[in-house]
Amino acid sequence: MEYRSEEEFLKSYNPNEYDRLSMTTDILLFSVSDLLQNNYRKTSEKVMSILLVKRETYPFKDMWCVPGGFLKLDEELEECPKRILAEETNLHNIYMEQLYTFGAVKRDPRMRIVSTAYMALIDKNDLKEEINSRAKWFNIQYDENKSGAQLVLTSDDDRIEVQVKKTLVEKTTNRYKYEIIKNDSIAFDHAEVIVTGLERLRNKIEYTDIVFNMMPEYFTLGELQKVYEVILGKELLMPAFRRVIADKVEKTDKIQGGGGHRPSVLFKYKKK
Amino acid sequence: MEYRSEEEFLKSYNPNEYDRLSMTTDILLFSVSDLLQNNYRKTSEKVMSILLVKRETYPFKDMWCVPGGFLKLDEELEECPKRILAEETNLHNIYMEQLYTFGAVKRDPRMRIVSTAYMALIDKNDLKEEINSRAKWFNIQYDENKSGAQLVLTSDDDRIEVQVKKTLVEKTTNRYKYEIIKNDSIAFDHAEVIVTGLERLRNKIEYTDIVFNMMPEYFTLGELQKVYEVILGKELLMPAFRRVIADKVEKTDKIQGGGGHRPSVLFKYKKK
DNA sequence: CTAATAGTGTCTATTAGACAGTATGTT
DNA sequence: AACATACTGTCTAATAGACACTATTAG
Repeated sequence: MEYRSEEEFLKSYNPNEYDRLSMTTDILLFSVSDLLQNNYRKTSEKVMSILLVKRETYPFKDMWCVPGGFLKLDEELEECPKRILAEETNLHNIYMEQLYTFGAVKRDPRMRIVSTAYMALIDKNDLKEEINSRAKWFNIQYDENKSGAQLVLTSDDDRIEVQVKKTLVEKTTNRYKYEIIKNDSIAFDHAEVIVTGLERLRNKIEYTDIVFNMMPEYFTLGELQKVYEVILGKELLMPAFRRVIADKVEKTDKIQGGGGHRPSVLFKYKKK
Repeated sequence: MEYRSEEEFLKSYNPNEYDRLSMTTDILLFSVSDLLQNNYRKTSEKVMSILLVKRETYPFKDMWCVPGGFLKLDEELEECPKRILAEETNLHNIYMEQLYTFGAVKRDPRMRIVSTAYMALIDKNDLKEEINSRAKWFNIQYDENKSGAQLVLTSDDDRIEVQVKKTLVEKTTNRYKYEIIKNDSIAFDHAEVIVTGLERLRNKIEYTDIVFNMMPEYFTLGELQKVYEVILGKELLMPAFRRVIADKVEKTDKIQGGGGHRPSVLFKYKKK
């Protein structure tokens, strides 16, 4: 059939001409929180944490997953994760970036659903926002080993353990395939999504200022270093660390005392 | 309604419960090709090039776009760009990575279509593969300036010029919004997709070995440097360049002569 | 010989790693 | 006083930038 103009074509267009499917967006909400400490003098250790939601309905009933939901036809793609996160946590205007689009045919047992995952970051003050009763914060422990990695998520009374096998699939850019070889409690492909997010964050902290989205307005350099360390999974040397971040932060006239030791100057993120 | 098991739930599941839309994948196929030179002694200059396809039907009839097509319900997401590229170019087993998912509500005038863009790279030998008659290689000239960037795509008898306004939308990770302020010949949001791909490639060449996907098996270090230069849009110093790539390449016993000057040793990519 | 690129040597400047040393709060 | 962290100084090692120099071919 021939059309004389785009308008004419669009008027007679049949939207069922091509396969149709549903899309969702899933949100990895990461933060770094303080572990309780028994020694009043020691500064509290830090852990990464992630918000998970317990599924109330099939499929994967009673398992844990990352917050997510269906994209509406009249909703901009990036608005979808924002809306869902606001529904679950009451958080607005927080850092968010598109992570990856997962589209395996069998990733959802109901039907074909492609999902675009987003990564969101908040600082530990935002952590106190009221969250949906089905949602819970889990501490993350992510250790890489020779054959893959182990992901352990813990909450007060829940412990989720996932074994991941990493296979190098592309040598020039070091791209890995993650196969989940043990997982009883995480729904869909969300274990893979979480691992993808953790690795992205670990990479990006090295060459961007992304970490400041996980920091409160005022922070000490000691805290900042601890956040780097917990995300990178390794310890850093203080003088080298301070040299590198020196031009990203700005000294303030505020001071944080109270620990049984020399008080620390509070810094701010410098936007230059 | 209550279900006793996941099977029972799935049996009565109605796939129309949520909004349904179509998905496409678009492929940025980049390469670096030689410009013709009149001086027999000078080595040929290089340019980046991209494969575009002329649209034969509405919408955007007669405009140029990146190769793409609809995702089938039973097709893995990454298989879709591979299939489409094979249809258009007869290329198989080439480097491809997921770039970004574009999902603006109005990006396609027909209906809601979300598209996942992939970036593919080939070396200049693959460039000679037979391509679909609607497809054509365009040379890329991409210059950034204070307020944005200019993208000029040229082929034998076609010249496409796009003005892009870049606005910093996120300071910690230097994320920009690209607004196309002048474009008469590129369909859909593909100008934005191309710019996103160019910037991704420019970033990734710095911290990965991605460039070797654009090189033939044997190459001289001079050629390799020229490819870096054309992608980065700046000149590099030879000794520094050679130091940096020294442990990524492997000397062979082959030699390339024929230019009116000292012949050059051919190298291979070293996978370590 | 000449134009043009190939390839090396080296000096300097900058950045990163390591560790020692000093400073100062709370209990 | 002592613990624990805050913060600085400095020596060394590694990496990056700049430029000068030598080598080698086709015509």
